[in-house]
Amino acid sequence: MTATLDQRIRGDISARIQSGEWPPGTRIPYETELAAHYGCARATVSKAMETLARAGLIERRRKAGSFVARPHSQSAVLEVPDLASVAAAKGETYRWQRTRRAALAAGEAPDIAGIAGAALAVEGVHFADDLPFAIEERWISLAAVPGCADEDFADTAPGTWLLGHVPWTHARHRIRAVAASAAEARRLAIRPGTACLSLERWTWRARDYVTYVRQLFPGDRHDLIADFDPS
Amino acid sequence: MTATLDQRIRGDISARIQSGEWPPGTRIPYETELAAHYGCARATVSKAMETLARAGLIERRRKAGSFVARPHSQSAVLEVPDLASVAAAKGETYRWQRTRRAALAAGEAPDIAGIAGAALAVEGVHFADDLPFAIEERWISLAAVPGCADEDFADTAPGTWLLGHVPWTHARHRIRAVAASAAEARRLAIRPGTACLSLERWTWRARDYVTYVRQLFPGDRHDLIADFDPS
DNA sequence: AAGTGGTCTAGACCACATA
DNA sequence: ATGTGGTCTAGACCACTTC
Repeated sequence: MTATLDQRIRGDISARIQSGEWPPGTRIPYETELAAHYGCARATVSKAMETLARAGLIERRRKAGSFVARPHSQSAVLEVPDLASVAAAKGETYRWQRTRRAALAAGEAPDIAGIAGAALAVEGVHFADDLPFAIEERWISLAAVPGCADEDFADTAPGTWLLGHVPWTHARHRIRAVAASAAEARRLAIRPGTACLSLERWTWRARDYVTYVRQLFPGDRHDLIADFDPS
Repeated sequence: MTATLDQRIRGDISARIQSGEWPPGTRIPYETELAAHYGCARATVSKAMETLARAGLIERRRKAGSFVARPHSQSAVLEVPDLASVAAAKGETYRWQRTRRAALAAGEAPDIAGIAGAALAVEGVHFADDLPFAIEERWISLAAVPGCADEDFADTAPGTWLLGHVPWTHARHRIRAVAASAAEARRLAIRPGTACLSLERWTWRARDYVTYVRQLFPGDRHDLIADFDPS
Protein backbone atom coordinates (compact mmCIF):
# COMPACT_ATOMS: atom_id res chain seq x y z
CA MET A 1 0.00 0.00 0.00
CA THR A 2 2.46 2.60 1.14
CA ALA A 3 5.39 3.32 -1.10
CA THR A 4 8.42 5.53 -0.96
CA LEU A 5 8.07 9.11 -2.04
CA ASP A 6 10.47 8.40 -4.87
CA GLN A 7 8.16 5.69 -6.20
CA ARG A 8 5.10 7.86 -5.77
CA ILE A 9 6.58 10.69 -7.81
CA ARG A 10 7.71 8.26 -10.48
CA GLY A 11 4.31 6.61 -10.56
CA ASP A 12 2.42 9.89 -10.82
CA ILE A 13 4.51 11.06 -13.74
CA SER A 14 4.57 7.79 -15.66
CA ALA A 15 0.80 7.48 -15.20
CA ARG A 16 0.35 10.87 -16.84
CA ILE A 17 2.61 9.80 -19.70
CA GLN A 18 1.03 6.41 -20.20
CA SER A 19 -2.49 7.74 -20.05
CA GLY A 20 -1.71 10.14 -22.86
CA GLU A 21 -2.37 13.17 -20.67
CA TRP A 22 1.23 14.25 -21.28
CA PRO A 23 1.99 13.33 -24.90
CA PRO A 24 5.56 13.12 -26.23
CA GLY A 25 7.26 16.48 -26.17
CA THR A 26 5.37 17.80 -23.15
CA ARG A 27 7.56 19.67 -20.70
CA ILE A 28 7.46 18.18 -17.25
CA PRO A 29 7.45 20.63 -14.32
CA TYR A 30 10.88 21.70 -13.16
CA GLU A 31 12.47 19.79 -10.34
CA THR A 32 12.04 22.74 -7.99
CA GLU A 33 8.34 22.92 -8.85
CA LEU A 34 7.83 19.23 -8.23
CA ALA A 35 9.76 19.43 -4.97
CA ALA A 36 7.49 22.23 -3.83
CA HIS A 37 4.41 20.31 -4.95
CA TYR A 38 5.38 17.20 -3.03
CA GLY A 39 6.87 19.15 -0.15
CA CYS A 40 10.15 17.30 -0.39
CA ALA A 41 13.81 17.91 -1.16
CA ARG A 42 14.88 18.39 -4.75
CA ALA A 43 17.20 15.39 -4.45
CA THR A 44 14.20 13.13 -4.05
CA VAL A 45 12.57 14.49 -7.19
CA SER A 46 15.89 14.29 -8.99
CA LYS A 47 16.25 10.61 -8.17
CA ALA A 48 12.80 9.87 -9.50
CA MET A 49 13.49 11.80 -12.68
CA GLU A 50 16.82 10.09 -13.20
CA THR A 51 15.12 6.71 -13.00
CA LEU A 52 12.47 7.77 -15.50
CA ALA A 53 15.17 9.06 -17.83
CA ARG A 54 17.11 5.83 -17.65
CA ALA A 55 13.92 3.92 -18.45
CA GLY A 56 13.55 6.06 -21.56
CA LEU A 57 10.27 7.69 -20.58
CA ILE A 58 11.67 11.21 -20.38
CA GLU A 59 14.58 13.23 -21.70
CA ARG A 60 16.32 15.78 -19.56
CA ARG A 61 18.04 18.87 -20.91
CA ARG A 62 19.91 21.38 -18.83
CA LYS A 63 18.44 24.83 -18.73
CA ALA A 64 15.49 23.64 -20.83
CA GLY A 65 13.86 21.15 -18.52
CA SER A 66 12.64 17.57 -18.77
CA PHE A 67 10.37 16.38 -21.56
CA VAL A 68 8.28 13.31 -22.33
CA ALA A 69 10.37 11.22 -24.73
CA ARG A 70 9.27 10.19 -28.20
CA PRO A 71 9.55 6.43 -28.50
CA HIS A 72 11.89 5.36 -31.28
CA SER A 73 12.04 1.58 -31.10
CA GLN A 74 10.66 -1.31 -29.19
CA SER A 75 13.18 -2.90 -26.93
CA ALA A 76 12.81 -5.92 -24.75
CA VAL A 77 14.85 -7.80 -22.25
CA LEU A 78 15.63 -11.24 -23.56
CA GLU A 79 16.44 -13.73 -20.86
CA VAL A 80 18.59 -16.55 -22.13
CA PRO A 81 18.50 -18.95 -19.23
CA ASP A 82 20.62 -21.93 -18.62
CA LEU A 83 18.99 -24.82 -20.44
CA ALA A 84 18.96 -26.98 -17.34
CA SER A 85 16.84 -24.32 -15.62
CA VAL A 86 14.39 -24.24 -18.52
CA ALA A 87 13.82 -27.96 -18.30
CA ALA A 88 13.54 -27.83 -14.51
CA ALA A 89 10.96 -25.05 -14.70
CA LYS A 90 8.82 -27.20 -16.99
CA GLY A 91 9.17 -30.20 -14.73
CA GLU A 92 11.18 -32.16 -17.24
CA THR A 93 14.24 -34.21 -16.55
CA TYR A 94 17.36 -32.68 -18.01
CA ARG A 95 20.47 -34.37 -19.30
CA TRP A 96 23.59 -33.17 -21.08
CA GLN A 97 25.56 -35.50 -23.27
CA ARG A 98 28.98 -34.43 -24.43
CA THR A 99 29.92 -35.64 -27.89
CA ARG A 100 33.24 -33.91 -28.38
CA ARG A 101 35.97 -32.28 -26.35
CA ALA A 102 39.18 -31.20 -28.04
CA ALA A 103 41.99 -28.83 -27.23
CA LEU A 104 42.82 -26.71 -30.24
CA ALA A 105 46.05 -24.89 -30.98
CA ALA A 106 46.11 -21.23 -31.94
CA GLY A 107 44.38 -20.61 -35.24
CA GLU A 108 42.40 -23.85 -35.20
CA ALA A 109 39.14 -22.40 -33.91
CA PRO A 110 36.76 -21.39 -36.70
CA ASP A 111 36.79 -17.75 -37.73
CA ILE A 112 33.28 -17.15 -36.53
CA ALA A 113 34.26 -17.90 -32.94
CA GLY A 114 36.68 -14.99 -33.06
CA ILE A 115 39.25 -16.79 -30.91
CA ALA A 116 42.73 -16.30 -32.26
CA GLY A 117 44.68 -18.24 -29.62
CA ALA A 118 44.38 -21.74 -28.22
CA ALA A 119 40.85 -22.89 -27.55
CA LEU A 120 38.80 -25.70 -26.15
CA ALA A 121 36.10 -27.09 -28.42
CA VAL A 122 33.08 -28.74 -26.81
CA GLU A 123 30.02 -30.21 -28.49
CA GLY A 124 27.05 -31.96 -27.06
CA VAL A 125 23.32 -32.48 -26.90
CA HIS A 126 20.79 -31.23 -24.36
CA PHE A 127 17.97 -33.64 -23.56
CA ALA A 128 14.65 -32.98 -21.88
CA ASP A 129 12.75 -36.11 -20.87
CA ASP A 130 15.25 -38.08 -22.99
CA LEU A 131 14.27 -36.18 -26.12
CA PRO A 132 17.06 -34.12 -27.69
CA PHE A 133 15.97 -30.48 -27.77
CA ALA A 134 19.19 -28.66 -28.54
CA ILE A 135 22.63 -29.29 -29.92
CA GLU A 136 25.46 -27.09 -28.85
CA GLU A 137 28.82 -26.25 -30.36
CA ARG A 138 31.14 -24.16 -28.27
CA TRP A 139 34.65 -22.81 -28.32
CA ILE A 140 36.26 -21.39 -25.21
CA SER A 141 39.37 -19.27 -25.22
CA LEU A 142 42.02 -20.90 -23.07
CA ALA A 143 43.76 -17.58 -22.63
CA ALA A 144 40.62 -15.98 -21.19
CA VAL A 145 39.47 -19.02 -19.21
CA PRO A 146 42.52 -21.01 -18.15
CA GLY A 147 40.51 -22.95 -15.57
CA CYS A 148 38.45 -24.74 -18.20
CA ALA A 149 41.40 -26.91 -19.24
CA ASP A 150 40.78 -28.94 -16.09
CA GLU A 151 37.09 -29.48 -16.80
CA ASP A 152 35.94 -32.38 -18.92
CA PHE A 153 32.34 -31.18 -19.36
CA ALA A 154 31.15 -34.77 -19.47
CA ASP A 155 28.41 -34.25 -16.91
CA THR A 156 28.04 -30.49 -16.78
CA ALA A 157 27.22 -28.41 -19.82
CA PRO A 158 29.90 -25.77 -20.36
CA GLY A 159 27.36 -22.98 -20.23
CA THR A 160 26.39 -23.88 -16.69
CA TRP A 161 30.01 -24.02 -15.62
CA LEU A 162 31.04 -20.81 -17.35
CA LEU A 163 28.10 -18.87 -15.92
CA GLY A 164 29.36 -19.40 -12.40
CA HIS A 165 33.08 -19.13 -13.07
CA VAL A 166 33.79 -16.50 -15.65
CA PRO A 167 32.97 -12.82 -15.42
CA TRP A 168 32.21 -11.14 -18.71
CA THR A 169 31.67 -7.60 -19.82
CA HIS A 170 29.76 -7.84 -23.07
CA ALA A 171 27.66 -10.35 -24.91
CA ARG A 172 26.07 -10.40 -28.33
CA HIS A 173 23.33 -12.73 -29.43
CA ARG A 174 22.25 -13.53 -32.95
CA ILE A 175 18.95 -15.27 -33.51
CA ARG A 176 18.09 -16.82 -36.84
CA ALA A 177 15.87 -19.43 -38.41
CA VAL A 178 17.69 -22.11 -40.37
CA ALA A 179 16.96 -25.47 -41.91
CA ALA A 180 18.55 -28.42 -40.14
CA SER A 181 21.39 -30.06 -42.05
CA ALA A 182 21.47 -33.83 -42.37
CA ALA A 183 24.01 -34.17 -39.56
CA GLU A 184 22.14 -31.80 -37.28
CA ALA A 185 18.82 -33.48 -38.00
CA ARG A 186 20.23 -36.88 -37.07
CA ARG A 187 21.45 -35.65 -33.69
CA LEU A 188 18.15 -33.90 -32.96
CA ALA A 189 16.05 -36.84 -34.16
CA ILE A 190 14.18 -34.70 -36.67
CA ARG A 191 13.92 -34.68 -40.46
CA PRO A 192 16.55 -32.78 -42.47
CA GLY A 193 15.33 -29.37 -43.50
CA THR A 194 13.16 -28.88 -40.42
CA ALA A 195 12.97 -25.24 -39.37
CA CYS A 196 15.23 -24.68 -36.38
CA LEU A 197 16.03 -21.74 -34.17
CA SER A 198 19.71 -20.88 -34.19
CA LEU A 199 21.00 -18.96 -31.20
CA GLU A 200 24.58 -17.74 -31.33
CA ARG A 201 26.30 -15.96 -28.51
CA TRP A 202 29.66 -14.23 -28.43
CA THR A 203 30.93 -13.31 -25.00
CA TRP A 204 33.71 -10.84 -24.32
CA ARG A 205 35.69 -9.91 -21.28
CA ALA A 206 37.09 -6.48 -21.87
CA ARG A 207 38.47 -6.83 -25.42
CA ASP A 208 39.14 -10.54 -25.41
CA TYR A 209 36.75 -13.15 -26.66
CA VAL A 210 35.79 -15.55 -23.89
CA THR A 211 33.54 -18.00 -25.69
CA TYR A 212 31.40 -18.51 -28.73
CA VAL A 213 28.46 -20.86 -28.67
CA ARG A 214 25.85 -21.92 -31.17
CA GLN A 215 22.73 -23.70 -30.04
CA LEU A 216 20.26 -25.20 -32.46
CA PHE A 217 16.69 -25.93 -31.37
CA PRO A 218 13.99 -27.68 -33.38
CA GLY A 219 11.40 -25.01 -34.08
CA ASP A 220 8.62 -26.88 -32.37
CA ARG A 221 10.59 -27.65 -29.23
CA HIS A 222 11.76 -24.22 -28.14
CA ASP A 223 10.93 -20.56 -28.38
CA LEU A 224 12.30 -17.42 -26.82
CA ILE A 225 10.21 -15.06 -24.77
CA ALA A 226 11.21 -11.48 -24.07
CA ASP A 227 9.25 -9.24 -21.75
CA PHE A 228 9.56 -5.55 -21.29
CA ASP A 229 8.14 -2.99 -18.90
CA PRO A 230 9.53 0.49 -18.98
CA SER A 231 9.90 1.48 -15.33
CA MET B 1 39.05 11.71 -18.43
CA THR B 2 37.63 12.98 -15.20
CA ALA B 3 34.48 11.32 -14.03
CA THR B 4 32.08 11.73 -11.18
CA LEU B 5 32.89 10.11 -7.88
CA ASP B 6 29.83 7.91 -8.32
CA GLN B 7 31.22 6.56 -11.60
CA ARG B 8 34.66 6.08 -10.12
CA ILE B 9 33.35 3.98 -7.25
CA ARG B 10 31.20 1.95 -9.61
CA GLY B 11 34.10 1.44 -11.98
CA ASP B 12 36.49 0.37 -9.24
CA ILE B 13 34.09 -2.22 -7.91
CA SER B 14 32.98 -3.62 -11.25
CA ALA B 15 36.62 -3.86 -12.33
CA ARG B 16 37.37 -6.01 -9.29
CA ILE B 17 34.36 -8.19 -10.09
CA GLN B 18 35.10 -8.53 -13.76
CA SER B 19 38.76 -9.26 -13.23
CA GLY B 20 37.87 -12.15 -10.99
CA GLU B 21 39.58 -10.57 -7.98
CA TRP B 22 36.20 -10.61 -6.22
CA PRO B 23 34.49 -13.85 -7.29
CA PRO B 24 30.76 -14.41 -6.82
CA GLY B 25 29.81 -14.50 -3.17
CA THR B 26 32.53 -12.12 -2.03
CA ARG B 27 31.35 -9.58 0.49
CA ILE B 28 31.89 -6.04 -0.66
CA PRO B 29 33.05 -3.55 1.99
CA TYR B 30 30.23 -1.90 3.90
CA GLU B 31 28.98 1.40 2.66
CA THR B 32 30.46 3.18 5.65
CA GLU B 33 33.86 1.62 4.93
CA LEU B 34 33.75 2.63 1.30
CA ALA B 35 32.66 6.14 2.21
CA ALA B 36 35.63 6.42 4.55
CA HIS B 37 37.96 4.99 1.89
CA TYR B 38 36.83 7.48 -0.75
CA GLY B 39 36.44 10.28 1.76
CA CYS B 40 32.87 10.95 0.68
CA ALA B 41 29.34 10.81 2.02
CA ARG B 42 27.61 7.48 2.36
CA ALA B 43 24.87 8.65 0.00
CA THR B 44 27.38 8.78 -2.82
CA VAL B 45 28.51 5.22 -2.16
CA SER B 46 24.91 4.15 -1.80
CA LYS B 47 24.02 5.54 -5.20
CA ALA B 48 26.88 3.67 -6.83
CA MET B 49 25.89 0.45 -5.11
CA GLU B 50 22.27 0.84 -6.08
CA THR B 51 23.28 1.17 -9.72
CA LEU B 52 25.46 -1.92 -9.51
CA ALA B 53 22.63 -3.84 -7.87
CA ARG B 54 20.19 -2.83 -10.57
CA ALA B 55 22.66 -3.97 -13.19
CA GLY B 56 22.77 -7.36 -11.48
CA LEU B 57 26.44 -7.26 -10.53
CA ILE B 58 25.84 -7.28 -6.81
CA GLU B 59 23.15 -8.27 -4.34
CA ARG B 60 22.45 -6.21 -1.27
CA ARG B 61 21.10 -7.63 1.94
CA ARG B 62 20.21 -5.61 5.00
CA LYS B 63 22.32 -6.26 8.02
CA ALA B 64 24.48 -8.70 6.05
CA GLY B 65 26.08 -6.42 3.50
CA SER B 66 26.51 -6.42 -0.26
CA PHE B 67 27.83 -9.39 -2.17
CA VAL B 68 29.07 -10.13 -5.66
CA ALA B 69 26.11 -11.74 -7.42
CA ARG B 70 26.13 -15.24 -8.85
CA PRO B 71 24.91 -14.89 -12.40
CA HIS B 72 21.92 -17.14 -13.04
CA SER B 73 20.98 -16.34 -16.59
CA GLN B 74 22.23 -14.45 -19.53
CA SER B 75 20.05 -11.53 -20.36
CA ALA B 76 20.27 -9.24 -23.30
CA VAL B 77 18.50 -6.21 -24.59
CA LEU B 78 16.72 -7.03 -27.79
CA GLU B 79 16.02 -3.99 -29.91
CA VAL B 80 13.08 -4.52 -32.19
CA PRO B 81 13.30 -1.53 -34.45
CA ASP B 82 10.79 -0.29 -36.91
CA LEU B 83 11.34 -2.24 -40.13
CA ALA B 84 11.63 0.93 -42.16
CA SER B 85 14.59 1.95 -40.00
CA VAL B 86 16.27 -1.41 -40.54
CA ALA B 87 16.09 -1.04 -44.29
CA ALA B 88 17.25 2.56 -44.13
CA ALA B 89 20.25 1.61 -42.00
CA LYS B 90 21.30 -0.91 -44.64
CA GLY B 91 20.86 1.59 -47.43
CA GLU B 92 17.94 -0.27 -48.95
CA THR B 93 14.75 1.23 -50.23
CA TYR B 94 11.80 0.35 -48.08
CA ARG B 95 8.18 -0.11 -49.05
CA TRP B 96 5.07 -1.25 -47.22
CA GLN B 97 2.19 -2.79 -49.13
CA ARG B 98 -1.09 -3.26 -47.34
CA THR B 99 -3.02 -6.33 -48.42
CA ARG B 100 -5.92 -6.22 -46.00
CA ARG B 101 -7.73 -3.81 -43.74
CA ALA B 102 -10.92 -4.84 -42.01
CA ALA B 103 -12.92 -3.64 -39.06
CA LEU B 104 -13.93 -6.56 -36.89
CA ALA B 105 -16.76 -6.73 -34.42
CA ALA B 106 -16.27 -7.94 -30.88
CA GLY B 107 -15.24 -11.57 -30.76
CA GLU B 108 -14.03 -11.72 -34.36
CA ALA B 109 -10.34 -11.25 -33.65
CA PRO B 110 -8.48 -14.55 -33.26
CA ASP B 111 -7.97 -15.82 -29.74
CA ILE B 112 -4.22 -15.47 -29.90
CA ALA B 113 -4.54 -11.72 -30.31
CA GLY B 114 -6.23 -11.54 -26.94
CA ILE B 115 -8.55 -8.76 -28.05
CA ALA B 116 -12.09 -9.37 -26.84
CA GLY B 117 -13.76 -6.23 -28.22
CA ALA B 118 -13.89 -4.65 -31.63
CA ALA B 119 -10.63 -4.65 -33.54
CA LEU B 120 -8.97 -3.49 -36.70
CA ALA B 121 -7.19 -6.18 -38.73
CA VAL B 122 -4.32 -5.14 -40.97
CA GLU B 123 -2.10 -7.32 -43.13
CA GLY B 124 0.67 -6.42 -45.47
CA VAL B 125 4.15 -7.03 -46.78
CA HIS B 126 7.40 -5.21 -46.06
CA PHE B 127 9.74 -4.85 -49.04
CA ALA B 128 13.43 -3.98 -49.08
CA ASP B 129 14.79 -3.16 -52.53
CA ASP B 130 11.52 -4.53 -53.94
CA LEU B 131 12.13 -7.95 -52.41
CA PRO B 132 9.56 -9.05 -49.80
CA PHE B 133 11.35 -9.63 -46.53
CA ALA B 134 8.52 -9.83 -44.05
CA ILE B 135 4.79 -10.38 -43.93
CA GLU B 136 2.81 -8.90 -41.11
CA GLU B 137 -0.54 -9.71 -39.59
CA ARG B 138 -1.83 -7.33 -36.97
CA TRP B 139 -4.89 -6.73 -34.87
CA ILE B 140 -5.42 -3.47 -33.05
CA SER B 141 -7.93 -2.99 -30.28
CA LEU B 142 -10.31 -0.20 -31.22
CA ALA B 143 -11.16 0.33 -27.57
CA ALA B 144 -7.53 0.94 -26.67
CA VAL B 145 -6.62 2.86 -29.83
CA PRO B 146 -9.71 4.70 -31.06
CA GLY B 147 -7.62 6.96 -33.31
CA CYS B 148 -6.63 4.10 -35.59
CA ALA B 149 -10.12 3.87 -37.06
CA ASP B 150 -9.26 6.97 -39.10
CA GLU B 151 -6.03 5.51 -40.47
CA ASP B 152 -6.04 3.43 -43.62
CA PHE B 153 -2.45 2.16 -43.27
CA ALA B 154 -2.12 2.07 -47.05
CA ASP B 155 1.19 3.93 -47.08
CA THR B 156 2.37 3.69 -43.50
CA ALA B 157 2.90 0.41 -41.72
CA PRO B 158 0.80 0.26 -38.57
CA GLY B 159 3.87 -0.37 -36.40
CA THR B 160 5.37 2.95 -37.41
CA TRP B 161 2.14 4.77 -36.70
CA LEU B 162 1.48 3.07 -33.38
CA LEU B 163 4.99 3.71 -32.10
CA GLY B 164 4.44 7.43 -32.19
CA HIS B 165 0.79 7.54 -31.15
CA VAL B 166 0.12 4.97 -28.50
CA PRO B 167 1.70 4.75 -25.07
CA TRP B 168 2.05 1.22 -23.75
CA THR B 169 3.07 -0.28 -20.46
CA HIS B 170 4.11 -3.82 -21.23
CA ALA B 171 5.17 -5.86 -24.21
CA ARG B 172 5.91 -9.52 -24.72
CA HIS B 173 7.78 -11.00 -27.63
CA ARG B 174 7.86 -14.61 -28.75
CA ILE B 175 10.47 -15.74 -31.20
CA ARG B 176 10.20 -19.04 -32.99
CA ALA B 177 11.39 -20.85 -36.06
CA VAL B 178 8.63 -22.16 -38.30
CA ALA B 179 8.25 -23.57 -41.77
CA ALA B 180 6.51 -21.28 -44.25
CA SER B 181 3.02 -22.40 -45.25
CA ALA B 182 2.06 -22.41 -48.91
CA ALA B 183 0.22 -19.09 -48.61
CA GLU B 184 3.02 -17.46 -46.66
CA ALA B 185 5.64 -18.73 -49.07
CA ARG B 186 3.81 -17.28 -52.03
CA ARG B 187 3.68 -13.83 -50.47
CA LEU B 188 7.35 -13.95 -49.51
CA ALA B 189 8.43 -15.37 -52.87
CA ILE B 190 10.09 -18.37 -51.27
CA ARG B 191 9.46 -22.11 -51.39
CA PRO B 192 6.92 -23.65 -49.02
CA GLY B 193 8.59 -25.17 -45.98
CA THR B 194 11.46 -22.69 -45.95
CA ALA B 195 12.68 -21.98 -42.41
CA CYS B 196 11.33 -18.62 -41.27
CA LEU B 197 11.72 -16.51 -38.17
CA SER B 198 8.40 -15.79 -36.51
CA LEU B 199 8.26 -12.75 -34.26
CA GLU B 200 5.08 -12.20 -32.30
CA ARG B 201 4.46 -9.23 -30.08
CA TRP B 202 1.65 -8.55 -27.64
CA THR B 203 1.41 -5.01 -26.36
CA TRP B 204 -0.56 -3.95 -23.30
CA ARG B 205 -1.57 -0.65 -21.87
CA ALA B 206 -2.30 -1.24 -18.22
CA ARG B 207 -4.49 -4.37 -18.36
CA ASP B 208 -5.90 -3.90 -21.84
CA TYR B 209 -4.47 -5.42 -24.96
CA VAL B 210 -3.43 -2.74 -27.41
CA THR B 211 -2.22 -4.77 -30.36
CA TYR B 212 -0.96 -8.15 -31.41
CA VAL B 213 1.34 -8.53 -34.38
CA ARG B 214 3.02 -11.46 -36.05
CA GLN B 215 5.86 -10.89 -38.45
CA LEU B 216 7.35 -13.67 -40.54
CA PHE B 217 10.83 -13.32 -42.04
CA PRO B 218 12.55 -15.73 -44.41
CA GLY B 219 15.43 -17.17 -42.40
CA ASP B 220 18.07 -15.98 -44.80
CA ARG B 221 16.77 -12.43 -45.02
CA HIS B 222 16.61 -11.38 -41.39
CA ASP B 223 18.14 -12.07 -38.02
CA LEU B 224 17.83 -10.49 -34.62
CA ILE B 225 20.80 -9.11 -32.74
CA ALA B 226 20.76 -8.49 -29.03
CA ASP B 227 23.62 -6.81 -27.22
CA PHE B 228 24.20 -6.60 -23.53
CA ASP B 229 26.62 -4.82 -21.26
CA PRO B 230 26.00 -4.96 -17.56
CA SER B 231 26.65 -1.44 -16.28
C1' DA C 1 23.62 36.18 -18.01
C1' DA C 2 20.46 33.20 -16.07
C1' DG C 3 18.52 29.03 -14.81
C1' DT C 4 18.28 24.28 -15.42
C1' DG C 5 19.80 19.63 -14.28
C1' DG C 6 24.04 17.00 -12.10
C1' DT C 7 26.45 15.97 -8.26
C1' DC C 8 27.67 15.89 -3.60
C1' DT C 9 27.46 16.55 1.65
C1' DA C 10 26.63 15.58 6.54
C1' DG C 11 23.61 14.56 8.81
C1' DA C 12 19.03 11.79 10.24
C1' DC C 13 15.57 8.19 10.98
C1' DC C 14 13.59 3.87 9.68
C1' DA C 15 12.85 -1.12 8.35
C1' DC C 16 14.50 -5.24 8.29
C1' DA C 17 17.38 -9.31 8.52
C1' DT C 18 20.65 -11.32 11.16
C1' DA C 19 23.04 -12.84 15.17
C1' DA D 1 19.52 -6.32 20.31
C1' DT D 2 22.33 -4.85 16.63
C1' DG D 3 23.96 -3.08 12.44
C1' DT D 4 23.15 -3.00 7.78
C1' DG D 5 21.03 -1.00 3.72
C1' DG D 6 16.94 2.30 2.30
C1' DT D 7 15.30 6.64 2.21
C1' DC D 8 15.14 11.40 2.86
C1' DT D 9 16.61 16.35 3.99
C1' DA D 10 18.31 21.10 3.39
C1' DG D 11 21.54 22.85 1.94
C1' DA D 12 25.68 23.72 -1.61
C1' DC D 13 28.40 24.27 -5.80
C1' DC D 14 29.19 23.19 -10.55
C1' DA D 15 28.52 22.58 -15.67
C1' DC D 16 26.10 23.15 -19.30
C1' DT D 17 22.71 25.13 -22.35
C1' DT D 18 19.84 28.20 -23.80
C1' DC D 19 18.32 32.91 -23.73
